[in-house]
Amino acid sequence: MTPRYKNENRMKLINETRQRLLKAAVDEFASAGFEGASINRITQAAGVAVGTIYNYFPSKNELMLTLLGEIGAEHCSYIAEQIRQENNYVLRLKRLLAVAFDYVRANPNQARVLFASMQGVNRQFKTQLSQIYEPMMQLICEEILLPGMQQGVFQPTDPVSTSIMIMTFYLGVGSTADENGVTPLDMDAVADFVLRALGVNLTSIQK
Amino acid sequence: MTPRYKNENRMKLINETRQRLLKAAVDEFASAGFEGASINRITQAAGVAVGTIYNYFPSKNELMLTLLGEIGAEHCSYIAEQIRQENNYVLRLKRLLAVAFDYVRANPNQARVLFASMQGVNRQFKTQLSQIYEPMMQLICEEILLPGMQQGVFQPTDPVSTSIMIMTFYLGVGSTADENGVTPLDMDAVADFVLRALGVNLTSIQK
Amino acid sequence: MTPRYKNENRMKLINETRQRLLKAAVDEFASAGFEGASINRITQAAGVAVGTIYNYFPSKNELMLTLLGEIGAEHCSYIAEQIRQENNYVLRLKRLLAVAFDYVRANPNQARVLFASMQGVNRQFKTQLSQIYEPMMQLICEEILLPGMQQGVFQPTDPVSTSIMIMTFYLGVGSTADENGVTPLDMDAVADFVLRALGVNLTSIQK
Amino acid sequence: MTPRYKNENRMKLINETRQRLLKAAVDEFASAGFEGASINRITQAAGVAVGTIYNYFPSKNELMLTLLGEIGAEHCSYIAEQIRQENNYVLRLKRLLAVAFDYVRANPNQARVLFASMQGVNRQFKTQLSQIYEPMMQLICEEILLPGMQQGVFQPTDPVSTSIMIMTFYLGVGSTADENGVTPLDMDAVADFVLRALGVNLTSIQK
DNA sequence: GATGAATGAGACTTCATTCAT
DNA sequence: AATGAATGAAGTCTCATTCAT
Repeated sequence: MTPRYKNENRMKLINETRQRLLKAAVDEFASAGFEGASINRITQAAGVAVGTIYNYFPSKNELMLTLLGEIGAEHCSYIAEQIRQENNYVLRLKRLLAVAFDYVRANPNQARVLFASMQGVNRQFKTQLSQIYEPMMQLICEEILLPGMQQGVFQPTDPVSTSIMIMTFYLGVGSTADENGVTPLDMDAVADFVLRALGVNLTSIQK
Repeated sequence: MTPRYKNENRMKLINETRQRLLKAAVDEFASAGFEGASINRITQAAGVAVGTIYNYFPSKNELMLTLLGEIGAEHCSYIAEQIRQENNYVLRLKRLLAVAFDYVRANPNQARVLFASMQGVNRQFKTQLSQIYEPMMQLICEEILLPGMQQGVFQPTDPVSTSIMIMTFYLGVGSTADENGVTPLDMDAVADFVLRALGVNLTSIQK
Repeated sequence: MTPRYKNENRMKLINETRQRLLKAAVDEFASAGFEGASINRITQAAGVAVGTIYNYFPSKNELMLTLLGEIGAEHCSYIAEQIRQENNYVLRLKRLLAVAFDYVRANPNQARVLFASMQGVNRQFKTQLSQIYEPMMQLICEEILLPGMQQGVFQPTDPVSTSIMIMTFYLGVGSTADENGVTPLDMDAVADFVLRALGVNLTSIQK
Repeated sequence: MTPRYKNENRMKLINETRQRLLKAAVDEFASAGFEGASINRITQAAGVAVGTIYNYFPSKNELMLTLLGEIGAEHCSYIAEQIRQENNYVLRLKRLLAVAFDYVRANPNQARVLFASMQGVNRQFKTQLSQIYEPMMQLICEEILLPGMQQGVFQPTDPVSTSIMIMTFYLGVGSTADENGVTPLDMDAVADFVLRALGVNLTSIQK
């Protein structure tokens, strides 16, 4: 009686609608902030009726949380993947920063939503993001700083608070980007700044 | 014709009302964000009627801009004053960070409004803040970095982008504070991080 | 061509779904009222898809009318059956009240829907219920009051308006029940009240 | 600075608006029920903008509670006043019923809202009304039934549950009224019914 | 017959702002 | 300058109902 499995085509359409909604939500949140965002505008941009969005997300708040979760996780896993392709810890750190710049340029709206939420006023969103970026913190700590210190390429410091500072810096730099993803900072200058902070002797490595 | 003392008293009352409104606005913006803030709640918290606020600020937007201007300028001049009491450039930088932490602890709501606006989504507020923090950028650049480099205590780098990075870091660290102004970062660790990034030989200075 | 047993099975399932829907509707109407009731919640409680209910009832309004018709008729025929088992007219009346109490206790939600509709604001529902309770009015009038008056156990009064008053009282007492079907009134006190109103000499009958 | 007392004219206008809103709300609740009522329609009927009603009542729910409180109290005090003009307890009871009929005829919408709330589905409204009608219950109990029993004009019964039954009957009869306040019941028949229920020997009093 | 995504009207409520007092 | 009632647009969300599958 009940269709045992959904028609594939139907499933695809539904998923497309969901993606259109998320995309429209990112754009709206990026340009108006969470409180200033309008569900009406989001659905209009996604080309569906107002009510439709509530078939996918139970509330504006949940929409935001879902969105933060999905783009945050995507962001993290992309970074992890990129970094692990590099074995040298100094280069891993440089790549971390490079990827940050790339990401912001490639997805300026996503980045704006992430960064603004991270440094915004809503405690729930901040908590959600801390949890999502937890693996990235661990990555920095355990797959860059700790082994790098053991190898002696980084000066010994408290790895946890150093990770927080790197993350903080990463997000801060990301936040300086304008709506096209362009920042006033030169990537190499940023990398040198951080590497020096970690005690890397820059003259001894080829850039 | 009007007695002077009466005018003075009147002016004082008016100024007090204005301050109460600004204070209430800071609290509201800190807890709800700009878009989420309510003029009704602000006036209620300030103990005046809704209409009264429009005698002082022509709109919610102007209220925010004025507020950012005033607390931003106060913040900057306080920092400048503190820093100039120190002659050693390394200690100037340490004091800059110390003052940042102090400020956030002492004025958590002001700090939240400033940082959230700086990294938020509203272009107008960002522009306003960049202008306001311009003197602080110059301070870092011309009264810390440049003379420090000339003295040889800082490694030579592009002073402008280094100033931006320090500011960015400063704001980022400030943003990690919770509603009581407490951050997960230890101030000394932060100072060491930045000083190393500037090429200061930490072992050669007494902390 | 279609095997009969398959049809039978199908019919049974369909009827079960219908019953589940009606049951869920009673519960929803009882707890939220007609206007506050939600088709979504009803179908969810019944374990079917939203659309399914429209295969059984053309609209929310028709669902209510059908429901009132079915439970009202059931209520009436149950009362009639119980009463006719008694030959003494005084005892018939006592049993009428006893059955009312029993019914409310056994089916608090059905009772709530019936009573709230009867005394509610929707004219269509009131009309529907008057028609449904017409046989009960006739029962009271022709099978209790009139013969009782002829026998001299009830004082002569206008039987029609007395029937209405008894019904009114019956419904009023039912409406005092809480969600568990418990009323603040003692059944014997109620019975005595009504019997005295009908002129029965209570001291002359064994209770 | 603050106007010490409101301009009288202004106060009158504000009160008029409040009364118009309450009147419109009674009419809307009477014709659509609480859940079906529309704030938009109420404000339109009252001739004010939608938002205005929220300057007077914080929510639809509170509007209803206020309304029930005000018209319920008015109803009770009117009844009390009428009844106390009569010294004979039998006549007091007759007047109670007469006043009920009068009230329903004179204020059919108010009565409908009261009765529908009393017997409706919303627990909060029922509780509110029980509290409001508490003085009326006491009136019946202590100023009619108890002294009447002491005088021997009423048969001795439990005065509390008898009061509840009289109230129940009162409300039930009121609920039979149509939108013009006309009921199918004759007032004298109703009075006789209740008086007999209280053991009054009707043949001995001049009606 | 069963499904549930889509619809868009309409629900309540909040909002910044105005203006007569 | 201070008041706060009035405004009506716009907010989020729920709703009964439809219909392609």
